Amino acid sequence: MGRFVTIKDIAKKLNISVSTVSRALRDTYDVNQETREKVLAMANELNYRPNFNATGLVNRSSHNLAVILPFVTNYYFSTVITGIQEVAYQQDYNIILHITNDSPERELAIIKNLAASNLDGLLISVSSDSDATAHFQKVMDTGVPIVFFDRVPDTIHTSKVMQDDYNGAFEAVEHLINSGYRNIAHIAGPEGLDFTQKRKKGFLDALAKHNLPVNERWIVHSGFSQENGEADALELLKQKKRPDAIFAVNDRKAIGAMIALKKKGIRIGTQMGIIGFTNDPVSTIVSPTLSTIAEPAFEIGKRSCELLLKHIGKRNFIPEEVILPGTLIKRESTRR
Amino acid sequence: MGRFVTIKDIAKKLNISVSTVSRALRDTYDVNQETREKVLAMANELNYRPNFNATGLVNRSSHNLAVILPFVTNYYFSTVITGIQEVAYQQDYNIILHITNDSPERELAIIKNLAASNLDGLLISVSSDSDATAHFQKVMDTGVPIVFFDRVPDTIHTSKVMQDDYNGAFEAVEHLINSGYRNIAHIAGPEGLDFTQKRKKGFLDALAKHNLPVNERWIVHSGFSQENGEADALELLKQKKRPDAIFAVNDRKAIGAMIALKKKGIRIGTQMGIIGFTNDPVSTIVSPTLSTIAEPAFEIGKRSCELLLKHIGKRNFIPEEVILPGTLIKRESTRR
DNA sequence: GTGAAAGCGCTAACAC
DNA sequence: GTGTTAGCGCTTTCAC
Repeated sequence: MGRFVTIKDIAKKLNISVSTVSRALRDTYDVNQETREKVLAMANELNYRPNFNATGLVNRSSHNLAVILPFVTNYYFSTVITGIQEVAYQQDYNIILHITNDSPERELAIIKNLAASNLDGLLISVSSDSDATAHFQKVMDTGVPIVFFDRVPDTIHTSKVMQDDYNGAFEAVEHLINSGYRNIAHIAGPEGLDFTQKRKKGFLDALAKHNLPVNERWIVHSGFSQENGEADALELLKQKKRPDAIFAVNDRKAIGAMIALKKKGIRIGTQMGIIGFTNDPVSTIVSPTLSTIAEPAFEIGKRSCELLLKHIGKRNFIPEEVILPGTLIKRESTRR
Repeated sequence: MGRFVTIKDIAKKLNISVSTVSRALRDTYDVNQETREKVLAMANELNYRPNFNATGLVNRSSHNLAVILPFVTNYYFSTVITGIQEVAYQQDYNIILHITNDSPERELAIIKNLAASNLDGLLISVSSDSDATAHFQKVMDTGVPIVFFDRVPDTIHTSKVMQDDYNGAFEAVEHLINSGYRNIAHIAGPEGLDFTQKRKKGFLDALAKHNLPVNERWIVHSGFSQENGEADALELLKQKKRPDAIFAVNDRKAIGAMIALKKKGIRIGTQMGIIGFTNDPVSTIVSPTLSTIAEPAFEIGKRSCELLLKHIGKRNFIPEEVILPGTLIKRESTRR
């Protein structure tokens, strides 16, 4: 087992004390310029790497950030991670990745087993059905900061980063209206989730603004998958009075709905408009291409991580809630 | 800053020594059954969590695994990660995620800055253009094991996990031939990559087996993106003698090719067959649906991680090369 | 400006 | 079966 080079090795080689080496390496305190250069040169020559276990032990910090989220296998989350990683990388922080599979039990288990002592902070997007948030609060109480993104619990006082669900939804529905659709249905997400409510509210308010009626039966709640979207659309088609457009809570469900419509021989766009939310790359691949609200996923990752780093840096950093706007993207699925 | 509970705290409360606590906690050596239970109970009560920095310092181990790969924003890699995470989670290992953006420079920088002392092992899928592998060897020389997956360098002697690129490609092309296509082109990946070569070889051998001619101009190399696929297909269409089917190195490029064909008014399937590789979920969403070879991405993640854990467990574990078979999935794009 | 020494939380001889 | 002690690699008083 090749032992790693330590500051002791450097000290010995240079015939100076470890404390001087330590000081020189960290570029702090007053160390003789010449000594510092010698140390740096030797460190470089020996390919010295600080042992984070040791520094962590002393400083009570590890340069590790945990990221806890439901999935990585979709466009949104994988892009958020890429954004997080981008700033973490710049600042020399490690990302420790935990995947909950959207299971509250797994989420709880992960948090419980978390070696908080080994972490400088957490970035979390909560599971769909998780309404308990006490475990998060406990972690924060031990002094480890958390920043939530996308799926945020409103009971916890800390920084949060999300897209502007309300306005995005509003804009999507208004686009539908401006395109000439009048009977607009909503394929929604799981009812308990905060952003499901926000998008629904945006939907309702857009209808209200344009004096369009709300048909309660045209609002269908279910999960986030394509299959859910397909089933929801079928549900809508069963009704006597059919809508002429659908606002889906996300692109996956919108695409599921498109599949259902195609099966039923309904022409997307001309006969029934569809708009999604996310701007998943598949929305340009499906036919017709899918109109949607682009979420700033990468930016959300970056901002979350930046905020977390601020919390870590300042003990009493005042929590911020960042809401990033989405962008309406018009494609074929809303062309009559 | 809430200090964490340490074994010292437990010892003090129970009026015993830290070493007894340590032994009881680790369920090793002979500790009095009664003492052990008392310790466990107290640990539980105080919500004790081991400090990994401390254990890591002593044991020279951290229970951290680094995963280094080009992207997380695609189906294949995000699924591999999920597989890795699955076994890591079971065994109480952390995943430290590094994303290279497929840049050899970034890959090198990550490896160089790696605090190897903080890692028990690495899981790596190399960057496209990375032909230098000395940096990997250096890490291994320090005693930290590496397992490569998917994109593996053949110069390094260690465990590797990959799909059966050769046979998958062979099967894909044979399926094309069996479906009645005779003039088969190949949209390939970057030339330097090992699996690009393997898939190409499978392509060539399938043609040879069926006595079909190889047209060098029908083999186009470029990157992995959808745009690359589109451009490659356009390239093929320019030629006097056009192929009647395309085997694409992956689904992304296949879909790019489909887009190109559609633009040119060529009917996919009847006029030109297309088959991809991966079984990205989009392959069922595109129209027509895309035939492909399903890669066992999740399984690849699991097996890689299992192998790495074996390397970590046994100093002199003999490297294994695992090759997992793909599965032919017939869909509309190869129906004449 | 530099060195000696204590200590972060834990494990592993070594005593008894 | 349990306690004492040294030490993992590093930072940080406290001397000088």
